[in-house]
Formats: sequence, structure tokens, C-alpha cells
Amino acid sequence: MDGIGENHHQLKPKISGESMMLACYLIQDLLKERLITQDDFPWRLPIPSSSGNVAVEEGGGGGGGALLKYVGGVDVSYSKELDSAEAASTAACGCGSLVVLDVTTPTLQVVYQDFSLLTNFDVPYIPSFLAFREAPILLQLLQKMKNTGNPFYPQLLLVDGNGFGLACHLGVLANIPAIGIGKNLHHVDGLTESGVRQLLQAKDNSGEDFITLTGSSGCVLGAAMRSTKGSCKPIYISVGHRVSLNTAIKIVKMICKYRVPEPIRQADIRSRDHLQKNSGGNDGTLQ
DNA sequence: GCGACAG
DNA sequence: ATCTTGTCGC
Repeated sequence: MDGIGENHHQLKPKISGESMMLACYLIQDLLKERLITQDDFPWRLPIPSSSGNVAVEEGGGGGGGALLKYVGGVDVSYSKELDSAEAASTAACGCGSLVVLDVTTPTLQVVYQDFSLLTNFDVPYIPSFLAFREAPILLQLLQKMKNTGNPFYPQLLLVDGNGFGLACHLGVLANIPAIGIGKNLHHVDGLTESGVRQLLQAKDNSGEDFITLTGSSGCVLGAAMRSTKGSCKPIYISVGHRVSLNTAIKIVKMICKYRVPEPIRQADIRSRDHLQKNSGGNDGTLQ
């Protein structure tokens, strides 16, 4: 049997995978028109100075404004079990998290956290189309904060995954400054790990701990950075929305206690933890 | 053509 | 992303 009559119980028409891919490309092109890749934010960036004082750098936005204080991190964890809900089960198979850190605190205190459990994913994971799978649940968490007028609403969002994907997607749709943080290289436009390694080693003694990633097409796709002394494996920083690559690098440097920037790391740890502790029933936080 | 491929 | 124990080291 190859599925004759499979659609009898579905209301939605069946659309081929290739049509979906095309639609995703078109949507990304539309979002790209609203994308801002330069500094355009209302806050100022604190710069630690050698004299012990704290100088303040102008944001590209409007001059003045509050210091950057609340930085958000988002992540989605998955259960080993059901990736798509086959059975009509209430077991959670995914957990989206939003955390907010006060970056003016030496310890980078977590001042807000929220989660959203999922019982099914209607969108599969496809490299380059991560946003279509993870953005909806994360947008919902942001919207919930905004709707309730929460005072900890982030001034900046760190998103796991490389830019020109989830970070841009979220940044544009939520209209929030965003930076993409990849823990692995996204193999596009000729980028390879060996190439990154070579460039990092070449710049090893120049005082800089990051390199710019340029694709074979000539486009600047982001930067690879060794965020910790001991780590030879870099993290990948890319533009999300309203923050330039240079500014993104400065910001990431100041919020890394470990290899992975703290907002991302906390969102990661806490979403995984929340999923484990609730892997049997309904969430209750959203209906 | 085949494999690799952010999370 | 997830499956997984201990282990070597600061």
C-alpha cells in the first residue's frame, strides 16, 4: 500500500516538500527586506576601561538612552522520544525557553525565565530552515512577556543557531535587536572547519581572538571566536537584527563566563531541565 | 550521482 | 537536537 486515501482525514491539502522549500526561501527573502544589519538600538554599551572606571559607548541608534542591562537568551530542547506526535499523547517532546540576564551584575544574574512545552512539531528540522521549526514557540514566549508589560523584557536577544536563519527571523518578527550564536559551523558558501582552524591559528598571536568568516561568494557571514582561553573550539557569531557584527563581537565577549555566552547557556540548561521534569504531562503555561 | 548539513 | 560513564584537569 502506498498511501492511497491517506488524506481522507486531513483538511489541509498535501503540499510537496519542494513546494514547502520554495515557500521558505520566499519567506526568508521577504524578511530579508526588513532586516537591519547595522547598529540601530536605543541602549548604550558599557565598556570596561583599564583605569577602573566604566566608560560608555554610543549606540548607533539615537545617542543616549539606557545602558544595556537585560539580555535575553532562547533555546529549544527536544525529547528523545516522539519527534512528531504519532500517538495522541500528552507527553512533551520539546521545550522552548526564554531567560533574561542582568548583564550589569558581575555574576550575570538570571532575572526571568519562562518555558513552553510542545507535544508535537509540525515542522521538521531542515538545515537552513531552523527558524520555521523553532521561531513560533520562541516568538510566543516573547509576546507573552510584552503583553504582560514585564519590566525584564530583553533589550537584546541572543539566539542559538547561526544568523541568516533563526536569529534574523526572530529579530525581524519580534522587532528586537538580536545576535546569532552557533556552537557549530553552518556549512554554507564554502565554509569549512579546517578553513576556520587555519585562519584562527594564523591570527593566534596577533592579540585578536576572532576571525571574520567570508564565504566563497565574498559575503561576510559572521565571525569565529575563541570565547575562553582554554577552548580551541570556537563559537560562531553572526548578525541577527539591528546589531552590527563588530558590536555583536564586543557584546558577546563581555557575557561569556564559559565557552557558550551565558544567556544561551542558561536557556540551554534550563530548557533541558524543564523538559526532563515535565516529560509526562501537560505544561499548563499555554493552551 | 552521493554524501554532508545550524538545532 | 538526543543517546551516554567516567574521567582528566584547573
